[in-house]
Amino acid sequence: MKQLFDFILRFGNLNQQQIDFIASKLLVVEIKKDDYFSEAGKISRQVGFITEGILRVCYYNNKGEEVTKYFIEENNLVVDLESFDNQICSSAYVQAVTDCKMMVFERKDWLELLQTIVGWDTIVHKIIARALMLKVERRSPLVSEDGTTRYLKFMEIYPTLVNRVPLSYIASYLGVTQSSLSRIRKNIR
Amino acid sequence: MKQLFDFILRFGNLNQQQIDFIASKLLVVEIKKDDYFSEAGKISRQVGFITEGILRVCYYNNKGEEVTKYFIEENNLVVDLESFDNQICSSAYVQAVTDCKMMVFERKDWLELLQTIVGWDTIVHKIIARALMLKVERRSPLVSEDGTTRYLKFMEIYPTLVNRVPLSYIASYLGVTQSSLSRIRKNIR
DNA sequence: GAAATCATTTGCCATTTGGCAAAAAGTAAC
DNA sequence: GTTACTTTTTGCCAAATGGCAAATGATTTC
Repeated sequence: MKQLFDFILRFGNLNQQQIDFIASKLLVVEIKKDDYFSEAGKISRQVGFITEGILRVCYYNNKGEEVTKYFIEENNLVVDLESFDNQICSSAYVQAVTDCKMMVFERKDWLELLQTIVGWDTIVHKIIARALMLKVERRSPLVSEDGTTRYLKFMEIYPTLVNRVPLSYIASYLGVTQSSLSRIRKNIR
Repeated sequence: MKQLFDFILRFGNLNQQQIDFIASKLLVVEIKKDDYFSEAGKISRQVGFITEGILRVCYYNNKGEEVTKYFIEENNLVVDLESFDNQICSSAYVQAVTDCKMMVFERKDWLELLQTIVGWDTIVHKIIARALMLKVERRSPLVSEDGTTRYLKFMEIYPTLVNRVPLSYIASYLGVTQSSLSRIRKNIR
């Protein structure tokens, strides 16, 4: 709980009453490794916050290959924005890479918070804008680099993930084959 | 002018008085091909809207190569968010790929609008969130594709750009060399 | 702890892409 | 129209990556 509010309060201020009200809407959820937080083809109805564990967002490209779009670490919000905001089917899976502990808002509670708490929308917008910018900043440079450089950058960005995420997920995030990544790792050591 | 408000009003409603007030802050600016709208190392102080022409955002990677991060077309907002919001030096250049006509808000006017017009911040947040999501959606899939597929996707996303943007910019956007892109084009014809 | 299952590494070779330099095509300036 | 300059194409070869399958290593299950 503290983790979540430490996170939120970095983006704006709330008084104790507001914090309590937000807290009253929170659900504690555990997700087992490989289970889904949300799925392609379904409509997203929750906003989550990871207190422990790693999630990833992935989809299947037109060759049927699984592509990992990005990883989400502890102390970050998780929401399939496009689907949640517009109540349309999602095109991506959000999957637990490790066992996860999360705090979750149901959509109706989330909307109530937005209408009730003055300034909540501003905080949320800041959080979301920052998350989206980070995504762009992280993924974009990969395009212009070779496999080895991509992997080195991956380790800079996600230093705590390397040993907790299967090689296959990292490979699909970096856009190289599993065997290439395995060779890249060998060369680096 | 109409173009701009058509764009804005797709994200929320404004009354005539509000529209007039916004309009009163607008400056018309022309930028010549190859000139910069904003530059790395400087602090961004403007929000722009392209009524005619194409811009691109680019930077120099650690090998000194110029990388095009993305293109911005007519009828889109242009702002170096990180720099504009936090008044820190930018790390990217925003450059005119063709001669451009733009409408521009100075930072102080922009902030005044945010404080004065009820609901303006919500509209702005929606515009920005959408633009950021589009960036992620467009750039992210490139990572997992080969050069030819990247180019085909580029043409889908930016059908009107192919003939207005030099090969070298497209190549650096796609993360392939100029000669590779030239060969890719040959193979496709 | 043996068998089954899953993840990673490796070998072999084909394909793609890069690096470099020269040629060709296209543009602009006089 | 000739010259100078820029952009794009091409050839040649080297390096990086992919595809496939087998081998090895790690983990789980009974």
